[in-house]
Amino acid sequence: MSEAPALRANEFRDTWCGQVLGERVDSTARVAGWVHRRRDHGGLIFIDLRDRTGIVQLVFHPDSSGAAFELAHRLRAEDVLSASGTVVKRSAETVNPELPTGEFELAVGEADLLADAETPPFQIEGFSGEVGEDARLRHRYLDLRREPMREALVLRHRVTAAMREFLDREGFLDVETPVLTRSTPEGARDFLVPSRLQRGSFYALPQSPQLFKQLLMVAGFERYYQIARCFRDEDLRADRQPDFTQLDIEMSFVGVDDVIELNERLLAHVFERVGGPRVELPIERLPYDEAIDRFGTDRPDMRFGLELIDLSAALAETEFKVFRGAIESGGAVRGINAGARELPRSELDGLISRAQELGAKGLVWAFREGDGWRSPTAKFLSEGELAELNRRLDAEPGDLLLLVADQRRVADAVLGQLRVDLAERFGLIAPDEHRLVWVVDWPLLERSPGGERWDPLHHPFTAPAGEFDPEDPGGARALAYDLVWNGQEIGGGSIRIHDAAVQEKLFAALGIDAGEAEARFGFLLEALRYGAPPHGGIAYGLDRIVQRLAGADSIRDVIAFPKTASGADALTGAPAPVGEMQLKELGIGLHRPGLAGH
RNA sequence: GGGGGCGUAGCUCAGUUGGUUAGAGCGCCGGCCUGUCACGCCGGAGGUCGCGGGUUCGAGUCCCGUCGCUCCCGCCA
Repeated sequence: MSEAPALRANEFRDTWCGQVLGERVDSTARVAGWVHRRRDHGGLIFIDLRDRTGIVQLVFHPDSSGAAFELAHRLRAEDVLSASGTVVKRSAETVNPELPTGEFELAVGEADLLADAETPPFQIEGFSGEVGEDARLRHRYLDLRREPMREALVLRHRVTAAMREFLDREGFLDVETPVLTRSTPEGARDFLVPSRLQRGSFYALPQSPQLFKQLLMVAGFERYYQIARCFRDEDLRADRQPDFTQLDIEMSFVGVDDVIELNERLLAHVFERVGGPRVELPIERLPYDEAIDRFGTDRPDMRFGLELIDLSAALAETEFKVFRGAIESGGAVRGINAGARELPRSELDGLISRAQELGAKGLVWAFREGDGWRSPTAKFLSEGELAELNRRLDAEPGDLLLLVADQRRVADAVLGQLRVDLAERFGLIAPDEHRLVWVVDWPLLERSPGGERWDPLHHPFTAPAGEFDPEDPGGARALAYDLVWNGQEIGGGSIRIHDAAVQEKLFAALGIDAGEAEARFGFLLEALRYGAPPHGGIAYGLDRIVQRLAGADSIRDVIAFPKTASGADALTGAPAPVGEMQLKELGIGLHRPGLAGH
């Protein structure tokens, strides 16, 4: 918890509940807070009073507390109380070692009820079970009183405070960028805001401050950061919210190594400040191609093995149609050795379903037995092939082997995810182990899902490594880097294009013609012509970082007022219909099911 | 857009093969209690089994639909 400064005394209190400690013994103190718990013994009443800093025990005696004793009898959970009295050191038998203030208590002489509380819909404390998230979100202000949420938000504050502290020291300026901005429909769907002054036109909420921070570099600010709210109108996940927070950083006159070096020190500083995992510097760098080859994904979890092995070469002559078909159509057979595991048939079937859910046509499972396999697939493979597969997979007798035959992209994605599932299933991940890795040397472009055009892997402002050759867009590498923490992407960035001509070439390669580029990104291209310094930066998912540091299952647990999985705010009811007048002012008509015909 | 899970008291949950009056813990209300700290003891209230329809002599339980929450796939430059 962040240290609470000494309070300036007023009519409500002169100290925090958590600071009723030794130096105050025998002197008077006044505290204010919420009734955490009441223990009414008839002739003696204990009240645990809680504020943000902790809990202190109040004692009410019938003879010394006067009117306050009667009040204490009527107090209920979550009533708001101000109480004054003498700080007393407890006798040895009555010390509560569970409480930081447990050696002391406040013998109350006088107390004021500042507000009474209805019975909360769920217990704030003293209940060992988990409260359902639905109830927590509907009464978030009560959920935030509970210790896990209080600690999560304090941690979040400490993380951002440490970030600001470091960046300020390194000469970064915190500059705000607009929330009402222009839609540039690539990537995620935009949230749109209708303009009243210009009917029929819309603002978009920013998916990131990307273009503005580049303009700030052109403007000569050189080092910028912002803890920026970003918006993406896509479906939610445990680690995705429609509005979320980035730590956004941009620097001028830098290359990849400069950005990475600064960010490694930033992370080490933040983690050190908040008691996060120790960061060994420098953080390992893994080329993109190697990440895909070994882990099947561009965000590898490096805390365990189970690496992917390419088996295509061992099956060049195979008669087995599934494998042969995949290889002949340009795909591959890839496999994982999951080690000596015994799994019931039902779980093996579950793995097959999971593989299919992930896009594979099927999954071959096998246990090495003797020189061959115990597997439904064994009969389709020759002895020589089985022996060679065992050799390449480094399989010992009893090892569970999982193979996928498909296009590389599919086989990698499926096995890359199964690898993570298996590590969890088999408990291969130590609870306190953490692995950070930079994924570097990204391809600049990739084929779009339909294959008809080129899409940026990162974004269209990412600088190519070396000269960009429009004849070979697929061969270009990007000066881009992603930071991956235990298999989750927590940040990504790049060196940007600072030359308008190069940027135009890239737009062309992406199928954006000159007219369209001018219409949508003319302001950027123009800015780049006025003397843009080489620059680059990074953006972190702040919610994800805090989630990991807090050990939370969902980013909702580190956001004060998050949305539910359907994008709703359970507390306020947003999104909600608006009145006819509001719509009319905006020039918006609605298609209403039931009103509109058919 | 697709798939899985869940929905029973204020909260967390149990509820057998479809069968009498739907239970527990916590919380809540009343009473007793001067050293408790998840105080204790005694008593009590509290239910549209998410909603709608169907099957059945009979539905919390089975079927269909729908709503909400949640996880995953797609999507997230």
